[in-house]
Amino acid sequence: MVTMQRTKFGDMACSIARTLDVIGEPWSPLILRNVYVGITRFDELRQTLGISRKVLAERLKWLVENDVLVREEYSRHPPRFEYVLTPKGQELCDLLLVMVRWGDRWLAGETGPPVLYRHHACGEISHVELHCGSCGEPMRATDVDVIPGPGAE
Amino acid sequence: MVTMQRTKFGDMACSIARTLDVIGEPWSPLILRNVYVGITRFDELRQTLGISRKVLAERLKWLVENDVLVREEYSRHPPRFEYVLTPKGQELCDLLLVMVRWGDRWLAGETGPPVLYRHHACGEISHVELHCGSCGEPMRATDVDVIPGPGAE
DNA sequence: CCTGTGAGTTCCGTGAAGGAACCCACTCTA
DNA sequence: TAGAGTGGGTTCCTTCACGGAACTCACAGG
Repeated sequence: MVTMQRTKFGDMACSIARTLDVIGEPWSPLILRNVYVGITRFDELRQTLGISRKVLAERLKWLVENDVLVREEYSRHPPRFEYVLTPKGQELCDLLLVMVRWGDRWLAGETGPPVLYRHHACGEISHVELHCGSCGEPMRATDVDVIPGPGAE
Repeated sequence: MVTMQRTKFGDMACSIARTLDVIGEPWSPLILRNVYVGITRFDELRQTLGISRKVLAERLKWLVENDVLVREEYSRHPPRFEYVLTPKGQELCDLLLVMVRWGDRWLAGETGPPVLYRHHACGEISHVELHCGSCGEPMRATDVDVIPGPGAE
């Protein structure tokens, strides 16, 4: 078992806290981002991120334990490995798109966004918006009421 | 000025890294969540989160410096303060909804989600889905091509 | 045989997290 | 008017995780 941050959030009755328990430490989303764009090997990750070997090894082990990544051998003789997104990890990348959107809007400055995203369906350079899974209309944080669910404490 | 984690991400040409520079440390999203649901005072935050006064004070100062929260005096004599979301902070709460969605799907277990969200527009208990800002169709991490933008290094 | 490379592990010093104690302005109650 | 209580912090201290450098190991190529 790997330990992460000081205070463990996994036991809180809160999906945000539980999500943070998996990727709430600042390197993990960047690791995920790089794996998502095809940077999947240990040394590639280390060089592109500027992370220390030690911390990278810890994070990768944690993400594998939590079923976000899988470690796959792509060459025996010599033994070489890469890290691949699981379905659970793929869906986490959606979170990255929302982080990108916020960062582009509020932190990009005059030079504009460093990376653009072209939507396969329409071919346009675009960004994500949040819609309701039920009615399809826009659904922002200001558009909802928060009520206790079955897993409340 | 408050300093945050060891490695600063703000200078990277990456909107994810820049966003993480603001809220990439694990307590910040939980603080934001609580302010979002109306827990806005220092001691309320401290008690509900179980965070130390020291770290809470640091995080709040950081979030205020980064224009995510504002510190407002709601009573002079005695002097009392609350923390309120800015527009920039409101939009960050959208990120929380996406974290909730992922946590509900992958980490909630048999008891089900601890919190439910009712969409004002349709009145249904629902969740967010990501759609394209251009064509309105679903837009997931697997539905886009990543290409360099004007702010690339 | 020597060098190089991918993929880590080990060791060590510093700084942030977490906790406890302390502080200050102010109010309430006896 | 003395004493207790409360909100909103600050200071101090310990411990643990981060970041960096050095080391390891399996293998390949020249």
